[in-house]
Formats: sequence, structure tokens, C-alpha cells
Amino acid sequence: MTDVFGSYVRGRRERLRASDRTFSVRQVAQRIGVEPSFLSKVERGEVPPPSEAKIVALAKELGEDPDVLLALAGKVSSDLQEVIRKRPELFAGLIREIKDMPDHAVLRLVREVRDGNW
Amino acid sequence: MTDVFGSYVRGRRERLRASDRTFSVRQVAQRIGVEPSFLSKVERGEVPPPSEAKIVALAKELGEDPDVLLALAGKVSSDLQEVIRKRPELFAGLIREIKDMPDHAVLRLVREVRDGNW
DNA sequence: CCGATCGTGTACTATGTAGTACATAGTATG
DNA sequence: CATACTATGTACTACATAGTACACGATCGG
Repeated sequence: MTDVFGSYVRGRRERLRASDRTFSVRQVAQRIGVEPSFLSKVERGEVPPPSEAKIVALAKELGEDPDVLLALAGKVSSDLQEVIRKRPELFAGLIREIKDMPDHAVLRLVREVRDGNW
Repeated sequence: MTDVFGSYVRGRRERLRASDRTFSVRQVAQRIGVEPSFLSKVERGEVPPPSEAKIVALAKELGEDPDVLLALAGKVSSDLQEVIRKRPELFAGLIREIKDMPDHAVLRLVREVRDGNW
């Protein structure tokens, strides 16, 4: 899997660092609440991605979509999981129904729902 | 949480056993590939629910919906998770949009999609 | 009544998860 | 050029996950 998560984080962090020196491994690590050595290892793929909470904190720090970062880490937000767990037939059915639809179709669905034809 | 998973499984298995003696702890355990003592402990909530694979096998054995049994175990099917992970913005957005809709509305959505207005 | 089958208790294990703590070596800047 | 910050390597830890192995006493059916 060539560690897509770590490289992505490193890339984003270094881009930010170019214009803001506080985006060092040390300082970012401190802000998200882990040891610098740990973040370093995560970014180099020496260890698997951290816990959901740390990933969400990292997403916030990097200005990224938490769901995307979690996806790169091979995870799904626990609050989304809870939605499914509460009504499994319903949501499992829905997701299986639309899982192969192209992006634009799913997007249309989302908009349709949001814009109150429901 | 008073172990909803274990009690549910025990209930289903015992109901089946009433009319089919092969639904003993031992025999079901063997069919799903675990030790009898382990299934016994699972059913009594002495240990947490087993892995996804064993739960799915158990659902099949008991004639239950795997998604429901997984939900009772506090899990979400890994293939559903994969759908979300592949297009996180899209699916996270959709789920968050409809998460509070009443059952009938979600159901209408599912049907609408399935019956090809999309 | 006895052998087969049943459920369960006890003890143990292997692997994964999610990190910390500290030392060391490189880099940059004032 | 020194000192302060940087990244990284090494070693360790605590807890969770997902079970197995085996023995024991109860029970049921022919």
C-alpha cells in the first residue's frame, strides 16, 4: 500500500510549513497531542496511522476533511458508523443500492435531499 | 449495555433448537468454526462479540440479517466501510444529510433509487 | 443405566493497537 | 560558531482482540 496516509500527511504538513514555521513535526505533534517521534514514524509509514481522535485533530490542524484523512487511514468515522448501527437494514440497504452509482448521480441525490424535496 | 448481542444470539439459537437438535452450542460452534466454550461465553456476554467473519457465519447459520447482527455487536460490515472509504466526501455527506430522516423517508429514498428514477 | 452429548469453567496465548520516553544526530540562524 | 530547534532511532509498555485447549459435571436418550 506504499503508505498513502503518511506521505499525504507529510506532504500537506510540509506545504504548510513553507509559509509557517510552526508546522514542524514537533509542534504539530504537540498540538495534536502525541510525541514527535510518533508523528515522525506515522508520516514515514513506519507505524500504522494513529487513532481516530488523533487523525481528526490532525485533519483540523492541516485544514483537511476529516472523513478523507480517515479514509486514507483505512477508517470510517465512528459517528457515521453509529448512524448505520442504529438502523442497519435501512442504511446498509441504501448504501448497497447506490454504491456503484457514479459520483454525479450520488451528488445529485445529496442535493435533491438537501434542497428539501424530502 | 447488558449484552444485547449474546442474549439475542442465544435466543435465536434456542428457538431454532426447539425444532432442530443440531442447534446446540457445540454443533453451531463447530459449524461457524469456533470452540464451544467460546460460543458459550459469547452468548452469555462473558467475552465481547467475535470477529466480523464469525458473526457473519453465525448470521447465516441463524437465518438472520448479517448487518443487524453486526450492529448488535457494535460493528459495521467491512464492505460497507469500504464503500465509504472509497468516496468519503460523497458518502459521508450523504449519510450526514439523511441521518435524522425518519425511516419511511429513507425507505422511500431507497425505493426511488432502486426503481430507476436515477 | 450408561454412554454420548451437552454446557461451562479455568488457564493460557498470539497478535495487534496505540502509543511514551529518551537519546542522538543533523540543520539553520542570529 | 554556538545554541537552539529539528527529525529520527531505539527500547519499552499497557491494553485490547480473538480466540484455543482441555477438563469437569450435568443431562438425555435408547
